[in-house]
Amino acid sequence: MRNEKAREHAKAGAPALRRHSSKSASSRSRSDITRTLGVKSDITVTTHENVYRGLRDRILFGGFLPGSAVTLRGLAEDMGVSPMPIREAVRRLIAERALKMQDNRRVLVPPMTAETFEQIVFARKTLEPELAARAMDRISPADIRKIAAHDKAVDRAMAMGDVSGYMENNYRFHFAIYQKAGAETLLALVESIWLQFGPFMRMSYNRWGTSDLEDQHQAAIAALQQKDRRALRAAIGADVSQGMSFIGETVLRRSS
Amino acid sequence: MRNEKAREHAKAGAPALRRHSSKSASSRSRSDITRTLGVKSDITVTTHENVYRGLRDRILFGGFLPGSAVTLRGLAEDMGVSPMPIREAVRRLIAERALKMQDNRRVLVPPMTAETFEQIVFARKTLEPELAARAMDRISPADIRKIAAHDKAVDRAMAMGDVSGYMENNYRFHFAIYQKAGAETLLALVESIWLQFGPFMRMSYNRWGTSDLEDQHQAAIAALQQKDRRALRAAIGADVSQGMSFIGETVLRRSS
DNA sequence: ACCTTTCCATTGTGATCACATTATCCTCGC
DNA sequence: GCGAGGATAATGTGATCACAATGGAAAGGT
Repeated sequence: MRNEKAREHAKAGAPALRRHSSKSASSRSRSDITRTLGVKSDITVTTHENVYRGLRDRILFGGFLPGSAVTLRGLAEDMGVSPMPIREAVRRLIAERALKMQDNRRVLVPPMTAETFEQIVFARKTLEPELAARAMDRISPADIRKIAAHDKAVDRAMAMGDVSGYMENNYRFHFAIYQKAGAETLLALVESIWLQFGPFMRMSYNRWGTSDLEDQHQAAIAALQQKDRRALRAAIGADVSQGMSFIGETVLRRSS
Repeated sequence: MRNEKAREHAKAGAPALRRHSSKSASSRSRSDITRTLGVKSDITVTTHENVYRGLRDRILFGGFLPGSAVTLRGLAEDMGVSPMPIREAVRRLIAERALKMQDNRRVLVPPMTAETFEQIVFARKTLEPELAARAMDRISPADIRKIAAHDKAVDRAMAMGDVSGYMENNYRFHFAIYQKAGAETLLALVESIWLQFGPFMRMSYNRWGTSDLEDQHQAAIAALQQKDRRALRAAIGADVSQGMSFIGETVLRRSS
């Protein structure tokens, strides 16, 4: 099968050439990444790619708060690389609307507005049930077990009040399903959407906690087992609604 | 009003510093661009931005054919700038899925597959009628006149067999409507989608001509005038269906 | 005290160089 | 002739430097 990208490529940074910051480089471990598609991940790819994934995970799993500034040299220092791969990764994330460059040319994690929020909800409710429905026939029992495992991890994290863990596993739960649809084009739209509400999700959970969270994951898993497409659509739709209304509480109070 | 980005900034290229290719620089005139949002456009922005717009227009209006290779240094030579702003523009377009980097690290205009095509149709039929519906209440009689003018230009181009002119004005017709929705987040999704089928559209028209094209623009304009939201949704949906089924003819024959 | 002005640190941008990898073409052996 | 192998050109990537614009702080004047 092998959907795409199974590159080898050694490269990655010409260690003898680095004469700038030192800083011991790799604080970013590049395990636990996995990426959107189920690629097994073997050898290092480009520095830019690693930087991109690192930033992406931070945004998606709560490493950044909305409104926080992002500087090229700052990130370069943090990650122990030259500003160049940072520039490309940031440019990419700006294109995906995960970051925003304001007129000042300052880059920041975009704040949320009620209008943007409403559009995100619409897009999610439109696209995610569709992706799930398309995925259903391609999901094997083994896949369902993996999906259920993600859900378990979500519950664990929720019980422990581990916000990042919750966000990460919730993401994995959803995308383990969607990814199976084999619909890269639609998947890319949804990924962009998630990148846009990620930081805000964290903010919301910071304020309200994860304890009184409900989700429809169990209903979705049941629907997958019974191959009930209508029920699956409904479960995903309801899950999106619940999750977003929870987050929406925060949006509607203050507009940053 | 001023939706966003009304930068001034002089800059743009430090003319005394250029000691590489000469080539007399600006073959790209940067009039006739207008950009997505209705910004009036006054002063020069960054070189990267100009390069981006240039490439974007080429993709959207038929300047590239699917599968054609794109090299950084090649484009830099063409546009008379250093490879640097090209890199950023290309990276951005890759993120928007307008270009694709294959495992070779070669950049090309992505080929179309039947699967991708189907997803594009779904996304368009889902999002574009919604955008039009949201825009309706914000569209003034003056706006309708402008929209109708774009439609006229479409007809003219069609009659003359001017494929690029057709594509450009068709784009303007649609986005003049959508842009009025004030839904940037959804608009960005649709823009990304258009970038993905642009090159293929050109290919299709090259093969079949523009003469036997029908559209639902008149129906959409009528619906706007009567403020009939249901009819507007239907007209946009039908227009998408017609246009895409025409393009689909080409997709289904050969898979490149 | 408060507002203005000047100065300096910081930021993103563009250019250029060095390098590893990949593609392309040419040549040589059979 | 024709295919394998090696030299050569071309490509994306990362690093580094120079520069203009911006932001913020310190100093000055009223």
